[in-house]
Amino acid sequence: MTLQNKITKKTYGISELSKEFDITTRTIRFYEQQGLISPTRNGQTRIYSEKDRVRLMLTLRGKRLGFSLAETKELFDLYDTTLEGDEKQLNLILGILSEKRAELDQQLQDIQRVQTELNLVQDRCQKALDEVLNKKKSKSA
Amino acid sequence: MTLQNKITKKTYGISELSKEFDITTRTIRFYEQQGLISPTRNGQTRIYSEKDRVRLMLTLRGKRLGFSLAETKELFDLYDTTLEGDEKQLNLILGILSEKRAELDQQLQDIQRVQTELNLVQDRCQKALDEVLNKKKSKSA
DNA sequence: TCCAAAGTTTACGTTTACGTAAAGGTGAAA
DNA sequence: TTTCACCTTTACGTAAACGTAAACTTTGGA
Repeated sequence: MTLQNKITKKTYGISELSKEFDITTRTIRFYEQQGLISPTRNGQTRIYSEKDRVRLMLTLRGKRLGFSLAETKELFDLYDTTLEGDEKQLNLILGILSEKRAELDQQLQDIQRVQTELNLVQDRCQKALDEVLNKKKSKSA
Repeated sequence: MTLQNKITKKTYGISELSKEFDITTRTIRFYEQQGLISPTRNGQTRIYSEKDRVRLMLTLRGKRLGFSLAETKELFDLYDTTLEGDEKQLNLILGILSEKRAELDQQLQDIQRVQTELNLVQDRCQKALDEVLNKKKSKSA
């Protein structure tokens, strides 16, 4: 790494990113092919900007939330066109945003419910375990 | 529906469930094939119990949270063996439960971040829209 | 100068979660 | 009795998200 790079590092290599996010280079190239990131080139080698890195991060976050790559790309595209959009475009975007918001609210509910269920299972499991241990104890006593 | 059914309804037909959850019968049969539900039969026709219905609900909830069918089945199986498990089994279950808990916590963080991002996009979008409308206004004035 | 590491493209393979059609059984109503 | 709606099994098809292998170029070191 050059000194210049240490100071004003703005670009990344493909394996660098793959290590940072623990994904394969294949995955990164696939995301590019799907239009999620747009690295420039140095010769034939891909150069990733900070924007690419952020988008990669957002894509992975979206995945954890069950967003498809197409959905994530849609959001990226909408974001990109926000500044140049006309009235119809902008209203469309606002609509989609409220849809996403509703999805997220649903997910929050889901998570809360699953968490309480996990609590029940854990209690049940802990009690069963306690019983087993008690039996052991009384045997050894 | 018979009177008896109205009072102590404990079973469901496949299309009844498919309508309630807005999924196809194919999906329900597929979940059975994957071991997620175990309806009894009346002749060759499937009869679903309340337990089946609940599991179907939980399966769909899991899907919304990005759980694979295999993962959901694993949780079901763990739950079923909780009452008869030995010490190792129970500790295994407790471990997996804490893993799931960690995943859910991660998801909560993800959701919060995406929500704040949606807020930013929405603001940006709203401002752009206001500008468009202001231009219209000044033109018509 | 020559090799190994890392990059590239192309393309076929794989898993998950169903869709979709084909071909047939079943019971109630007309 | 025939028709219709609903049920069944079997089985091939499909979209998404990569995995994996082949074959090739480029480049920084020994």
